[in-house]
Amino acid sequence: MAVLSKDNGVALYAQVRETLRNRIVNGSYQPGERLPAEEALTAEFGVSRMTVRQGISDLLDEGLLYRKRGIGTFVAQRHVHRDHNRLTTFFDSAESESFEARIAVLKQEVLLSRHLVARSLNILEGEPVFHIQTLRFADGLPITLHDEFIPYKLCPEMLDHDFTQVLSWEALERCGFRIKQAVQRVEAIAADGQTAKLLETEIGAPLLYKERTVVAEDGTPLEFALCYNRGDRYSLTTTLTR
Amino acid sequence: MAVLSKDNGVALYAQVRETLRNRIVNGSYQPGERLPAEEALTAEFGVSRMTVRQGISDLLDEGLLYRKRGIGTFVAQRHVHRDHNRLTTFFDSAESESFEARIAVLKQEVLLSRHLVARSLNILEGEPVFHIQTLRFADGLPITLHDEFIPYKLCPEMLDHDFTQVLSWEALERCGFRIKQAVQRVEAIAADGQTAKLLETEIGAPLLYKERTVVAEDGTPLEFALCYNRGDRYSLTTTLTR
DNA sequence: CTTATCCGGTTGTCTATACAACATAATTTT
DNA sequence: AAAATTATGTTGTATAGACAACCGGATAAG
Repeated sequence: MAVLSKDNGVALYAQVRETLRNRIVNGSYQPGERLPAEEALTAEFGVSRMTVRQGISDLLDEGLLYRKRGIGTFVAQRHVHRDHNRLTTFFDSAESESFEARIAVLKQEVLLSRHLVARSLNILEGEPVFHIQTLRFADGLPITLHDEFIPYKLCPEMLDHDFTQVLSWEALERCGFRIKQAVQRVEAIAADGQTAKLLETEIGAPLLYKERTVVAEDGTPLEFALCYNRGDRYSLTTTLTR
Repeated sequence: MAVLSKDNGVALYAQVRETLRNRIVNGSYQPGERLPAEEALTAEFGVSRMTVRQGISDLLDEGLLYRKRGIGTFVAQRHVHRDHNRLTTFFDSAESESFEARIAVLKQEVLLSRHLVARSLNILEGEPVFHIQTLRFADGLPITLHDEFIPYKLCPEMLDHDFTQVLSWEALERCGFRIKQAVQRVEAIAADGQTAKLLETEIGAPLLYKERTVVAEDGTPLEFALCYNRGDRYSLTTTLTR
């Protein structure tokens, strides 16, 4: 029997969601098993059916549950249900994949945008942008050369930041922007001389090249980045849905 | 003034959603503009507030709209709002990116699974699997070498398929499986002799290597695939969310 | 003038209820 | 025995209303 707290500031549907999530991850509800019907959950939690549905809805999106109309709600098999399409920082991944992260700042400057950068940031050619070039190390080995562009007008105080510790995103959030999503395109390219040297690899070595545009809640482009990742040390996982 | 049809089989909230979507794409609602409040939409469409909310909710997920509590619902800037995390077939992408698609079947056999394949499909080592190896051409040029593995027991009638025309997914759906999502991991590797020859490129050329596991609604792995994509002719776009 | 309070508008959460659509199993009819 | 019908349980859609939380601006108090 579950007890929900009425006044701890957490919405009831969120409490329902987390209670169900716990039961799934700790095995009270086994993969493939049918959950109690909405009516039963309604009775158990002492909330209305719509509230139960709202809680379940989130778990459906996560792929932890699936439903069959007229049949029931079921726990999905363990195999996948991970959402790999979350926007994370280099330090975040370092923590979840447990490697030691270090960032070296190679360049930190203001320059005038052109072609690709201007177009991606949806600004006029010639508008000033920050350019931050960093080299990123995992467990002491270089894995990514990172070129990042941010419109100057968005966040002028960006200049006095130590980008070895504070990421540009935090700076952007301090300027009042809420980062919402990013679109990135990856392809495989061969390392040129300059890049190979920085990444301590051979000319022609395969690199995972990534272009990423980060946008705010309202769709304004906040950042455009080019990443050259060492192919032998970097992989990218995504989840696709039908 | 919008008129919703009560009995055309389309849910009211879906009609609300599509009506709003149209107004956004055709510019009746401009980027950045505030939508009429839920109350107003309720009145206009002649449906209840929860129905309006359900319709809006989908557009929020798509990033077409965003909300600020206490303020309103707004149209996002045009820039991004495309969901690139949809599971599509080779022929689907051919249509949307308008290139001519052709598939050559190199191998079509049943073999015994081991290591990576067995683990990815969540079956025992030694269980039989279909192996379908294809070479895929865009506008006549080879771009992808595709190795695909499907547990034999899922769909024995898979043997008599012409995989130049019918994709394995259609076969799986005919066997009653509903493909739900896929997890894929990409990295950049160098082409070996065999692969280089098939893809008509040089040994050592950068390839975008992709491992993909496709799972059904209930989380059962249906297919595991290895794709070797020519780096200079293939790129992959994904959308990440905070 | 500045600060504090109030007010109206908006989205967020929640309730209680009703009927539709669908799937399975049991029952009845043929 | 087979087919059609009915019954029952489940999720899907929709309603009408209520109050909470939040924001911004207007108003009042200092």
